[in-house]
Amino acid sequence: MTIGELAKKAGVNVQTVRYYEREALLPMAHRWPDSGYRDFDHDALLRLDFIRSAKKLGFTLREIRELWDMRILPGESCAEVREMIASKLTDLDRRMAEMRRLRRSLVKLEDACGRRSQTESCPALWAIGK
Amino acid sequence: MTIGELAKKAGVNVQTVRYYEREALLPMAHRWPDSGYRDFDHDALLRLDFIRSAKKLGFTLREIRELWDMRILPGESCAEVREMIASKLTDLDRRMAEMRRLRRSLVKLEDACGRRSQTESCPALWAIGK
DNA sequence: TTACACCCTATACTATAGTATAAGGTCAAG
DNA sequence: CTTGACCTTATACTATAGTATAGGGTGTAA
Repeated sequence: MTIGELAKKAGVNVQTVRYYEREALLPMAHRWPDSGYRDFDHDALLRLDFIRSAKKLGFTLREIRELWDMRILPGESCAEVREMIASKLTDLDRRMAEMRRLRRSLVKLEDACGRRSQTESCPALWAIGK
Repeated sequence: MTIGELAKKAGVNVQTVRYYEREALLPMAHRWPDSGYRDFDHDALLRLDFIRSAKKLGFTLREIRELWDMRILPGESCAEVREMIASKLTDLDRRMAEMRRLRRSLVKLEDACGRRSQTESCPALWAIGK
């Protein structure tokens, strides 16, 4: 498979494939001896799918690389993986709590706007600077 | 007030103050004629507080600049401000829903790890690549 | 007077996740 | 044999929100 075919199948940009290879998210691709063109097999596609799935799960590229490195180690990698998942969960809960707080503040601001008098300028803006 | 004094009071870096001025989040500061040193008044501190508050509310620097520009316009800016708040709220709700989905997936992964047999390698990792 | 803390500008660098471009080589169809 | 689509590398650029550094000037205290 050429890089263009792979990229099309995986739904990413060719530059992105090269970028992933540079960043060690994909192994160095085999090359055709004459042209120097990269040659990919089905595994590369699976790996790109893995990357996409993990990205959807909120992992950064660095974390995805680490996850994969664990994956290719034998059995007891599970503990580390669970640790990473747990830390992602903690992180997520923190961010969600922050967002709920933020949401309440924004609703309050919106509300302040609704109750403003004709003469005063936007109360939300003044409320922000508190 | 020198830039260092202002930065200290506002709890930011001096470079950050210069950066904000460059990015028009702060007005161009007055200068001492001889030294060329910036000279800030209390308003600058209020403005930095405004920036910090708005940042906490999830606004980007660009949005904060826009909010401020609305603020210095007369009365009817309220509609635009409310629009910005509403769009932030929509955005927030979308992100929160996404996070809840993500959370469910992560818990499922964690769970898969808990139920693995001694012989197989980490099931969470294989589950990611689906 | 000299030391030191502070100020100035301009430029480069950080992280993240790519995208775009220049300059050149390859391959297949017509 | 030429055209066009594709490939190669290296480098630069995008956005966001700053931080760091080089090279120089200023202000104050002992």
